Amino acid sequence: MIFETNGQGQPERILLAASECISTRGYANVSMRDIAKEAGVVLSQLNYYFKNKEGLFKEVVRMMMDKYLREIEEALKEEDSPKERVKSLVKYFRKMLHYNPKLFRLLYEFTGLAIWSPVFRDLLRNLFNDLSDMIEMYILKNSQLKKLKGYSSKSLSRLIIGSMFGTGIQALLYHDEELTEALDAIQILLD
Amino acid sequence: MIFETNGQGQPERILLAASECISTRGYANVSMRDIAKEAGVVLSQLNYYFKNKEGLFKEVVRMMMDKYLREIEEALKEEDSPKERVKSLVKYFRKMLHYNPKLFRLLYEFTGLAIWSPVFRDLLRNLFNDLSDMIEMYILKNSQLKKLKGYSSKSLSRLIIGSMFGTGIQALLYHDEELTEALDAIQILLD
DNA sequence: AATTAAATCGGACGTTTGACCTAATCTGTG
DNA sequence: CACAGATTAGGTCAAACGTCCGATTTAATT
Repeated sequence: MIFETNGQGQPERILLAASECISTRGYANVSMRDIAKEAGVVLSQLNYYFKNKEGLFKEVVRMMMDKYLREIEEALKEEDSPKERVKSLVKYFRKMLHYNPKLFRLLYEFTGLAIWSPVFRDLLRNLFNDLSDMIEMYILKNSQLKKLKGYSSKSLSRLIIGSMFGTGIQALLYHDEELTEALDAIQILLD
Repeated sequence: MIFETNGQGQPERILLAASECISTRGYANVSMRDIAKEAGVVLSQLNYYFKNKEGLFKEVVRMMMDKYLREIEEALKEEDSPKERVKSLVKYFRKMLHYNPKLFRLLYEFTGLAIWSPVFRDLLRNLFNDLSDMIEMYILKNSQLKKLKGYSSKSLSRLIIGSMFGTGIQALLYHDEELTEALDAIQILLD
């Protein structure tokens, strides 16, 4: 299960089913009917609760964002020094790719969607913004130098996010999470 | 235009139109009819030359791979030292994102496709393998140390590719190629 | 018991899709 | 000219899609 299930109301079951479907078969290959069947619910219930397809998936994106932001902040504030925090971040990401790759697949699918749909673009921008701010705050802020080796903390945070995203998709492509050990090298940035 | 047009045969026009459509409207939002119209060709011609949708897009992927590999190798062998070559690679990538973002969008779309389709997965794996080999060969091979700072050249090449891919998608999402200046920081890896 | 609102259901609607297919026309080469 | 390959025109087909609607059931309120 990608998300922990607190409530067992009908809307929650549908949201769970939707994220499950997308993350295992891909957004393009999933229909409203598939989701309804997965949720054990009749098709029209999806429109009843979420109006339309876009409305449904907007909610799924929000769930995904919450989970990412919560877990990553948790990983970051577990340590004290910038270097340890990067290590913790990388460790979280690698674990996630290993134990819950569906969560990353969800991110990739919706990011792809965001390229073409203004609605999802706004949502995904918020996610990346929040992640960037978090990395700046926890890793790069109280660093002795405002600029590390001549690069702004904004640039460095974007590079760290990009590294995780880019190695993540490679790991997915090869079904080989070992590949993400490449991420350990990102610590060099803080040497 | 994404690709330079040498021949003006019917198959080439179709391939061009296909890549144009996908890179401007997204794979999910493009039909065979759209491509035919864009190419100024009748629908049945698409099946005549490429059998089916998958066959057509396989060829588009091959075109894309060729272009990436050719251009990147060109950028790499323009310089001599590892550090200069990384700089050249980053410079190429940023230019591409600025002047030909469609090419990157193509890469993103097909990578997303590759997650779910074995056919495209094989193709994309080859692309990433070739890129990785190229970076190892031109940047990390003749480096004085077999392992740089304890990391294998395989890991480092995957990290470099991942950084480019991951910052590229962010730049796309924000319509802001300035964001890719973050990539300059990747040179720190070779300090 | 009567009334109202929410929830659930089954089915239909109109559209689009990829894949075929046939017949007619064009084009260049032998 | 004749012929074969290329191209166009148009249509058909079954399947899948998102959306919508009327009817029915369930729950809550009066």
